[in-house]
Amino acid sequence: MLDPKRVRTQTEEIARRLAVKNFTFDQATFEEMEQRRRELQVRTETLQSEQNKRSRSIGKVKAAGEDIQPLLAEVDNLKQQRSEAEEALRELQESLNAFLSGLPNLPDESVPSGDSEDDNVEVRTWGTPPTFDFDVLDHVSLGERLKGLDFEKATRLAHSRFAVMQGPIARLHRALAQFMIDLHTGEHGYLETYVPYLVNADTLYGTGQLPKFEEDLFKISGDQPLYLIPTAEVPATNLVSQSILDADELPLRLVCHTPCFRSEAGSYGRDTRGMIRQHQFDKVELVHIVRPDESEQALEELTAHAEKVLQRLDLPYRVVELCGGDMGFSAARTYDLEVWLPGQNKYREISSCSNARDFQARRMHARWRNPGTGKPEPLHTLNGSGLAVGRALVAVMENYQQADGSIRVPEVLKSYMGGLERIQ
RNA sequence: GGAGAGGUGGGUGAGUGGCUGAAACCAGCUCCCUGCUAAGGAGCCAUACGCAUUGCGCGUAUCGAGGGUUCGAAUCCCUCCCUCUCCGCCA
Repeated sequence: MLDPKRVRTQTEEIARRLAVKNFTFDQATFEEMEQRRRELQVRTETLQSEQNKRSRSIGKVKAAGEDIQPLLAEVDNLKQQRSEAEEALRELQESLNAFLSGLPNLPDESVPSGDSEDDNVEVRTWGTPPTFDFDVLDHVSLGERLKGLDFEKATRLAHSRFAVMQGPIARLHRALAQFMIDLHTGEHGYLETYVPYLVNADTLYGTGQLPKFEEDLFKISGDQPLYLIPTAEVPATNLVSQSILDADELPLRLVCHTPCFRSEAGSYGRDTRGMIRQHQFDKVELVHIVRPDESEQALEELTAHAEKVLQRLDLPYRVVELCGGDMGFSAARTYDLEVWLPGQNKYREISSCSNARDFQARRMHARWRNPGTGKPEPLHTLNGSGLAVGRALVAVMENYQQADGSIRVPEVLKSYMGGLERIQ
């Protein structure tokens, strides 16, 4: 949620910045609602005040033995007006709130404009895409030949866009997650965190998935209205919701390994082959909760931590800064990490690192007590994949493939694979 | 799932209809006293929103959540949520 005060006072500016995200801000509607809200609120509070005043005096008048009938009549009249005003105010505040919570976060001034991923800006590259003196296979062919990946069985068990993994491939998948967690806790100072995989609507509202993107989520049936998490960002970031943190508790750095569930509505026909786009996938997620003046720096650090995973795995990648049109709802700034996939002969997203600034904190009421002002103020939140485990598996399989269809185990994963050198 | 007890400010904890947005204590902050330390004294110390703004401010809402009774609710009634204890069941 944007700061309502700011939306009110800098309306032009807000509209201009949101346009970078290809979002049209309906200024006329907003200003009209805002003006009515003001009138109704003043009227409601005045009536409340009058009624309170009279009610308080009734006790005294009664104690003095005087007639309270005239006061009762006045209060009765006020009550009528008050409840009408209250009702109108409540309705308006609801629509105003819906309007405001539907506004995406402001992109940073530095965010490049553009409509799609084609307009993202390459920031840097690392490593060199490998060359092969044989015809490369993609992870599907490699996995099926090694009897480690089975998409047909998964479809029979569940639906399309699911996978079954077995044997050393399944272990490699697990090894990747373990390696990532160990790296982030051991070298980058993250706190390992385990969270619920089902969350309620408030939690999803807090990080910005609701109310606008419900169709992307899996909602469970049953007594409790719960949703499968689309990313650990949701529960992990919401750990600080509804709270006021002391300055010395910051920054918080959390690492969280969970499955993620996405309906992938609207992506029919995209990446239908293989593990790139699944309804269920594992991800190691990094979350930072920081003081506002440290969030720019935190985004650089978080991105570097995600990059370190690819570097240790010796996987070539590039970093791109997302353009306005490709950014998420809650982000002010986003770096994507794209890993080289020989099977597709291109870079594909494997991590997305975003600074949400105070946008999520406002929605979830996460604050810190600023020693400078003594006041509770919204925190800044950041999140990034460190990394998507399924896609990391794809990248390792394709980049480490050998002419005979076997897969070399990356050096850093050998200890997690019981010393195995090669999957064949 | 069954029985019982509870949910009040950063913490502990008073408060069964108006003088309570909330006693007291602890923690924290400011000042005074003091050679240092320790002790002592005075004051401040919830959040959100609105109005006003030169300045002091004023108002509304909030005592788990929602609804109800009443001129008036932390306090009475209803529903729900959560926590604790015991029993049952269970990975």
